[in-house]
Amino acid sequence: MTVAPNPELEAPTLETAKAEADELTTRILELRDAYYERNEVLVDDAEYDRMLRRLEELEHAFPELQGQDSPTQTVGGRAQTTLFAPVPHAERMLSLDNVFSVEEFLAWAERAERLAGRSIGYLCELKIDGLALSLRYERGRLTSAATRGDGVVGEDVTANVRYLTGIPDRLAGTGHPELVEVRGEVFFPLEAFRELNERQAAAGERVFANPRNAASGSLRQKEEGKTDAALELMHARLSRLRMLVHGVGAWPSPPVATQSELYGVLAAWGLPTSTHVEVAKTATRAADYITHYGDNRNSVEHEIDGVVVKVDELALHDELGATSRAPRWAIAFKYPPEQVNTRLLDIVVSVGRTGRATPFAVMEPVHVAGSTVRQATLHNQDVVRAKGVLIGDTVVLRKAGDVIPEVLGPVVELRDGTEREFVMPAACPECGTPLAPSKEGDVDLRCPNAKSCPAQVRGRVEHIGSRGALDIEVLGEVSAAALTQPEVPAVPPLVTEAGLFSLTLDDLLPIEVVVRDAETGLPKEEDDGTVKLRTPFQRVTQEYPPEAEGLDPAARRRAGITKSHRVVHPSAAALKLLDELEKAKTKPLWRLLVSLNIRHVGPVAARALADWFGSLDAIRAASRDELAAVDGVGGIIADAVIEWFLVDWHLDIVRRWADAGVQFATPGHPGPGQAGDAEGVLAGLTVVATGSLEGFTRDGAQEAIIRAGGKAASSVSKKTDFVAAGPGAGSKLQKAEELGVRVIDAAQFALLVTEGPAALD
DNA sequence: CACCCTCGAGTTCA
DNA sequence: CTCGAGGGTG
Repeated sequence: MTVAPNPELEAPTLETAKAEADELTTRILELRDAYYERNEVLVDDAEYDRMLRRLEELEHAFPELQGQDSPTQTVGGRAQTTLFAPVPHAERMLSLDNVFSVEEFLAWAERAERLAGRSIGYLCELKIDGLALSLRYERGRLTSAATRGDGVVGEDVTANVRYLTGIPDRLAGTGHPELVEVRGEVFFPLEAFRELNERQAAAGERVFANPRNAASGSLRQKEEGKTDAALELMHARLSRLRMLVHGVGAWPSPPVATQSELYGVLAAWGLPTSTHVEVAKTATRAADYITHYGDNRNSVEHEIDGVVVKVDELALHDELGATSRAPRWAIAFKYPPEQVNTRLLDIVVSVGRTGRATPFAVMEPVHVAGSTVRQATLHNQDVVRAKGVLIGDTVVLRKAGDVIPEVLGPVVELRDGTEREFVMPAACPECGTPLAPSKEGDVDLRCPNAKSCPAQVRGRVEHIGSRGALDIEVLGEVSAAALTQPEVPAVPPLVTEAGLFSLTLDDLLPIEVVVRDAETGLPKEEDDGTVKLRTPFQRVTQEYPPEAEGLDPAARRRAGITKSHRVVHPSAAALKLLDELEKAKTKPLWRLLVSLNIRHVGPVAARALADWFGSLDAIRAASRDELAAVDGVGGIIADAVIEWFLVDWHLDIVRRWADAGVQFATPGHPGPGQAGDAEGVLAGLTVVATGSLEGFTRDGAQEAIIRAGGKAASSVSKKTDFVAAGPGAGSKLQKAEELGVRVIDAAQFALLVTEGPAALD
């Protein structure tokens, strides 16, 4: 990665400024060319804007650098003349200046208010990540539709635009102007985009990197030379596109005083306007709008890359005027990009607790949507092939649902020939056992060495400690690794999970683990070149012998006690772990079942089995049919349970845990199938909890639902009776609103689980 | 047998 | 959170 010279530290001379400006100009024009001619995004928006701004800065400092054809003086790219006919816009389509922080936005507003000489009302709307389009209506009839092009001349896409849903051929109402250009944004709704890509992938066609590319690609399709079937497909695709309008051109004096009223006129004409538009009385309120949608970016049906804030009063638009490139009465606030480019350094294979070998991407650390990402899963070798990424590629990275990093694909243009293909290893990277599919024809490869593959043992031990299983504090990734793969002693305290509940302080104290660098994952070294080690379960202090207790330094010297000596104590973590293990021995049966790592048996299936049978012995004694008769358990899970009990070392786990005092039975359970049906205020009701509910932890909310006799589901469907949503609720809340499921807040939820649904009204 | 609803598994970072 | 796949229902 190259670091740009910091302008604050180094004042450029005319000469260095010219060199830098030339380089920036070349690069920006290249990028524009790629974007507008080939519909490709080589760098993310923020990077592009940074380059453009730096060029502006330089031109500001050295006006002599600013030529006629500087990218700062032109908008967008050249109109594409090869494919679509050029259409001149009656009024120029300007782009907007950008700000990247609330501070910058407020500074912009302050300047506008100073120029206006009074306070201003602002119209706030979402900046759709789509394609700018201008619709030309003459006496109410749609005569042409054009892309932005270079702002002066666009491309004629009228024929395609007629297939879009929601764009009237003839405006509603009367009294339309002789000529008006309606400006807006065309986009692929996220849902439709996902479906489109699924179909493209299924048909072996290339998938689109993002909805904007899909929108642009769809609008630029040509009818010529297509078969009837292909034509139908093209029209179907166009009909999935949507447009939202947000302005007019070539209409000198609209009969309204504000931008918001103008939107009312457009809506009355039957044009689609956004439902997310708000008028803010002050700049601070506008800033609230910006932060609100920054936190809820994915609550909208289309991708948004920011917010556009416009001065609401139209009279002020003329007063504030425009630069050659952008109006002064509007500003675009850009959110940090959700998609960035970074380098794919390597593809490494990890082995999980079930033995599945999963390739993941190791990348140059990069900031995306609020955090630094260096890894992302690639699922399996088919996915690696489907994405077409090579080691060494520059790849497009995004956060799916704003959380999970996902590699979208390579930037093929930036390859230099040194990239190499990923080859799935034939053997387990941790234990060397040859990998094989568990079933004939399975894509996933597994390490068959379940009993002693270090990765699998570590994974299983970690799983036992996880919240969905025995919920043992301290026993997480780090401790699990320390117990199963320490540097010292040579024979680890845990060879399998069978010994977990027989661990003693003497087992824990000697453990030494390798200290690894957080960034590289490589072992750290001491100054003398040896590997740096740490003792997680012991704490060493320097102490004087007991007889020196209470003596001051001079007295100690007189008594001849000069040296302190090392005393080894158990660390807090060691004591906590043993205490937690002790408590875990009597946790509910379903938690123990989950801890056994039986395939397909997670918290829900385990609860069903535990409630029905009441003890592990009863489950073990049950036949396949008896198991499958339990609600929520079918043939496959029944088989998995039966097969699990046929393996010697599995039985060894049960035996040794029981010997150590683990209770594999629900006290007072009357026997298989004898427990009565769940009763309680929520009997027969399904409730989903999402977001952070005040007064409940995530698991606590689930627990409360079950304790009240209700069903705690993990996703929202028609069968859901209530969705309890707190701050931070995402797609589930949206789904609930779509399906018309009743949504309640934390306070109502607390009432619901104690008093029942009747208490809500 | 074809759906829809769920669950389980893998996964990232502060 | 998303994916694939099991379970159950019409």
